[in-house]
Amino acid sequence: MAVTIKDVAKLANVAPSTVSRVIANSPRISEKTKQKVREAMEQLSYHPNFIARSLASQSTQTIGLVMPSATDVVFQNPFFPTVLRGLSEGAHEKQYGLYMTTGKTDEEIYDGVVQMVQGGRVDGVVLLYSKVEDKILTYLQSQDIPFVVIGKPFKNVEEITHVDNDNFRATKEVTEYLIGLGHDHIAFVGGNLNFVVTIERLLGYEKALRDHHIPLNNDYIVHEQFLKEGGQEAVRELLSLSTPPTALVVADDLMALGVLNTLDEMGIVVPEDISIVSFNNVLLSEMSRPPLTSVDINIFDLGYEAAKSLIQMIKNPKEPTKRIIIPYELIKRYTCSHPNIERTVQV
Amino acid sequence: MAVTIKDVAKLANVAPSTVSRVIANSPRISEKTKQKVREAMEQLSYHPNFIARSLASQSTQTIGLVMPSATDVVFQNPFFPTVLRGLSEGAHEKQYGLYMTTGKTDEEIYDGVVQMVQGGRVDGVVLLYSKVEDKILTYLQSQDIPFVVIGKPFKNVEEITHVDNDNFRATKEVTEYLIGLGHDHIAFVGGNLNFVVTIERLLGYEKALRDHHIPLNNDYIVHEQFLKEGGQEAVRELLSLSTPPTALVVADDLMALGVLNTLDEMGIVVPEDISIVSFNNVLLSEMSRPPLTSVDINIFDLGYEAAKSLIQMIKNPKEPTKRIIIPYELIKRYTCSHPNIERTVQV
DNA sequence: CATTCAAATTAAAACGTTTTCATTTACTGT
DNA sequence: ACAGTAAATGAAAACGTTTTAATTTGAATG
Repeated sequence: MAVTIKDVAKLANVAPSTVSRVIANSPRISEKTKQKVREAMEQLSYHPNFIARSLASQSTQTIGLVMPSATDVVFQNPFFPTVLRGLSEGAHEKQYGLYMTTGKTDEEIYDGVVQMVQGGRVDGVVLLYSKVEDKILTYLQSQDIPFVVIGKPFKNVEEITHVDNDNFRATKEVTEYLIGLGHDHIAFVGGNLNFVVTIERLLGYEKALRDHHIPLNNDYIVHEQFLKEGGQEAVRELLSLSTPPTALVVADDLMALGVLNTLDEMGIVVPEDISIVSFNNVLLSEMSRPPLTSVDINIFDLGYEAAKSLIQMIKNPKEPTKRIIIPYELIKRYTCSHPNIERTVQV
Repeated sequence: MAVTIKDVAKLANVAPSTVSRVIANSPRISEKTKQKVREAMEQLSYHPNFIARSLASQSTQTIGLVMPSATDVVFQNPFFPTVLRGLSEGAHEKQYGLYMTTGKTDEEIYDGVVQMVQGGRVDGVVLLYSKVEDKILTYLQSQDIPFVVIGKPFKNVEEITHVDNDNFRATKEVTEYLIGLGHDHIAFVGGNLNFVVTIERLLGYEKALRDHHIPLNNDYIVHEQFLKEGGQEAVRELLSLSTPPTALVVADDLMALGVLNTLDEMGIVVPEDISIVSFNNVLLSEMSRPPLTSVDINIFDLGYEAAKSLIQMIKNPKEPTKRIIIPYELIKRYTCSHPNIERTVQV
């Protein structure tokens, strides 16, 4: 087997406990022996066994990641690599590792979470999504393990540390932007209503309309999967209406792409015939034709802050519950203009 | 602390070792006691401590994942979520977990790998990329830990288990497809030459030209980052040539998207003026305008098979080195046509 | 009714650390 | 020179399992 702390101790002529303390750089060890021990470690190219260390210290320095179902279309969204990057960076800075679990069914995922939590594989958990009735969230609350959710919890918002954008306000503003351009036939194309983010965005949209005394129209609210095909479906429904909308608030860039394509196929030109705003500002939103006006929600930061605050909670169990709101920003590109005006460019 | 194996043992009136064997479902325990113990476990809602188990059995049931630098543009490629999904599924099926490491610099990543390997955090490693001179690969070979690389190793191909596409042949075929359409001014737009996949594809491209007695032209070979901006750069270079190419072999969909956009901006129409084939067939390749003709390399399977064969190696250290080739398929969409012909559609 | 042998169970060592508590060592001030 | 004390180190327990080796049980055999 590999070289252990005992080997180092023997070579350096000290007790294993001393070696352990040198590793931890305890002030209780003299500089002289520290030096001696470090040399021994070097010489044997010793690396502490993480598992043993975890067992003894009852902490794994590992964060558990809970993803949505791998088969779920959401998983395909470029959102994930980006949060992951943020999470990874936040964790790495504090020397934490990342342990992942996914599964095909919700049941599989649930079991995975239970295993990693009860099995003591992780010190804390971040939930990478927020759903309406989530068994996993309930479970996490019942255990006393630190966790944070990315997105707004559906219930008990005050009791759950989470990092989120103000999706309500963002959507309200974005809708008002459209209204400001002169639109009053604005439709909302949302994703799966099981995700809280969809609800928040819908609410923001509705609020904007109400504030500006524009009547809500149920035909103008469509929900599809967070994906390309979803976008296509939505367009067909919307455009077959007697008074089709002149502007669209789309809940996700990927869907917006689908919308854009379908529109193009139908010979409808954006933004002259229809304006579009969407969310996330993922890489390809600037690569679409025309480039998408989209709300940048700072996905990376969502992950980064989640990791950071989870680690705080792990280190200090008394840490109060927090609600971290990541700023957003409307990136104006070329999918919005005044309604019914030919050849108008971005305002 | 949580409930341990001893608590269960006590309640069931047996020794801890018996409980352990019940968990492992050892045939050496009578059905009667198994029943008794299982009831006790149920009653206490016992969950084995994974860390302790790992320490005792010297195996973690965990696979380490090594990603390219998080800051590297490659990371943004939709390739990753998809391999991840494959990996996850392959691992999950055999009850393995996934441990991730990334970092901003190569040094950081290297340290992460050393930690997880020497620290005994993982039973095996999969390298999610293949670079030309890779310190990490060298390290992995020096340790005797099972590992597999996704992609073709640059050196010692025979000694390293890897799963890959036949990128050489794929690119050759694709180039021949273009030649078959009548093109003889075909350019190659590759990514970072540090990635072996780029080299393989370049080689395949060159081979096709040679086989068909089309002279190689260095001006027709451009290398950029695997990304949108890369695509734009490439187009500018290529089109400023005295005899610009009539067809492009692009090494990645994302780059191809960039190419498509730039072309569109310049008023050059695809496929009438220029044909394009690219690789990976990621989600958005069918959402581009026009939809991309792209080689589907079965990214998911790449990950899935990597996980599967790594687990085999872990379970059986005598497992021979393998080379697993995942099939590819050219998905013909609307970016290829005969050269110099107006309004021709897909052939 | 011993005796043998297989089957079932248990006690204890092992895995490689950290940490508590005890001990040794080296000074300080009288 | 000597108690007293602070600093440095060490011995051993603890973390929660698995596994080896030993022990008990019980049935089958002569």
